[in-house]
Amino acid sequence: MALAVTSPPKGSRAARTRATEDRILTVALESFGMKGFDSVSLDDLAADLGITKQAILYHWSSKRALLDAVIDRAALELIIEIDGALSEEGSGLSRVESVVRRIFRVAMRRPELLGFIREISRIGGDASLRVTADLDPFVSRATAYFQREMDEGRIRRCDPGLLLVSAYSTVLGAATEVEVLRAVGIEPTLRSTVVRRRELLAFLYAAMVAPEYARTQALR
Amino acid sequence: MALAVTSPPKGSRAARTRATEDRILTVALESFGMKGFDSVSLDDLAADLGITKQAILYHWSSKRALLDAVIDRAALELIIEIDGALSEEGSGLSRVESVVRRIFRVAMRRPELLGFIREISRIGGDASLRVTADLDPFVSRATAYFQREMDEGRIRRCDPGLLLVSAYSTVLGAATEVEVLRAVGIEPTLRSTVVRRRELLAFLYAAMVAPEYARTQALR
DNA sequence: GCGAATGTTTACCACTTGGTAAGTGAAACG
DNA sequence: CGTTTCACTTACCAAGTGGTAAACATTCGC
Repeated sequence: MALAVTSPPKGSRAARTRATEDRILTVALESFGMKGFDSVSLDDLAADLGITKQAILYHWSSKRALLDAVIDRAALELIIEIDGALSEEGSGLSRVESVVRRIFRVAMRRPELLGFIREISRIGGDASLRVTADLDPFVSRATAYFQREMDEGRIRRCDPGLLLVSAYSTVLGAATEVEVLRAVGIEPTLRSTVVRRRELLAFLYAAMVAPEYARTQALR
Repeated sequence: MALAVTSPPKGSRAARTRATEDRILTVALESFGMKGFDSVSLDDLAADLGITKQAILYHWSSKRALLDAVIDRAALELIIEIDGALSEEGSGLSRVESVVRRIFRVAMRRPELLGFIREISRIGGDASLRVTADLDPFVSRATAYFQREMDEGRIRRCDPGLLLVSAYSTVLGAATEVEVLRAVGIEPTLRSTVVRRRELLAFLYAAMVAPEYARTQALR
């Protein structure tokens, strides 16, 4: 029971380095996602971590190299958070609903994660290519799922890629655009989030579901 | 006919200062919107303009003051671009369609404008308050419009503010998230944009229109 | 035409930026 | 137990940051 508590921490040296790099990546993801890559200096990061910036540069040779590592980390976490919902059982839009619920959960608990993805999109160039490549398996699964649902008449037939983009930006927007919500007079409280999610699900449901299928369902 | 052509330009002194400030605001809006506020230094701006950074600081006392001016400019331009569509005649969703068309037009021709709004949202604090205040009349008109349409049964009844957010983020996302589009295998060519806009309109139409109203319209 | 207001530049400053080089203390290893 | 490897720090650096002060040129009011 009585394990290490003080500053020289537990575990082998390799384990400790892994832990340090983990801490750096976590704090970097949070800062980059909330404030933007250029707005966060290595000194800022180091100060948050209680180390020196050279310690960061020991693990990654440059700020840019750190960014790449953070990208991989962010993509991994995003996939972990969301991908499971795609594997769940359930027909029709129930899986869409669980994906939306998960994204909302991420937006509430880890806003920096979605903010970071958006930041990377804006940076463009190699960074975008990297996150695109990292998320490719997830995107493939999602479009394949849409395609299948369309073939079986449960989702309105359209370009699955475009549908994914529409759904993505709708959910991401409703989940993250706090300032816009304020602009229309909605304070992002927990209660309003529940309402918002319900409204959004209705919005998505109406937009995606095939009319004929909706009618049969309504008759149940 | 033979008017001024060379460097000491035309117009009164007041007119020339106005023109200079105009140029600065234009370039600043473009740079801030595309690269982010912190990623653009006053020297960068000045270099783009062919002047020195102190010339900028003569017109605005600090970079932050310049940002405020750019915010006002961006809000003004956005309102000019879009607000007219709300005043147009036409019942039901035809006005929504014209708003969407205008936003798409803005997204294609002036991506920096939408990017800037998003950047400001992320900066938060006073900047967000300012853009929120600037856009408030527009938001009021839009929500009032939704409310009216709901009362008359042409739009599915729901919280007009949330509907506006959903529509806003959907359109903004589909119009600007170029990297995401690439991720799902859609190159943002002109042709694909037309397709995308059509798909998005179908998406929005399906999401917003009241089912009963859609049925009556379909019988026409 | 002349002094004053105005717009812009040159010169400069304190501070921050990402990054390098060399040193240090402790764990790992023979 | 010594020495070597590793994780990290202290000490720097050149380039860039937003911002100030003063010199300079142009145009306006008279």
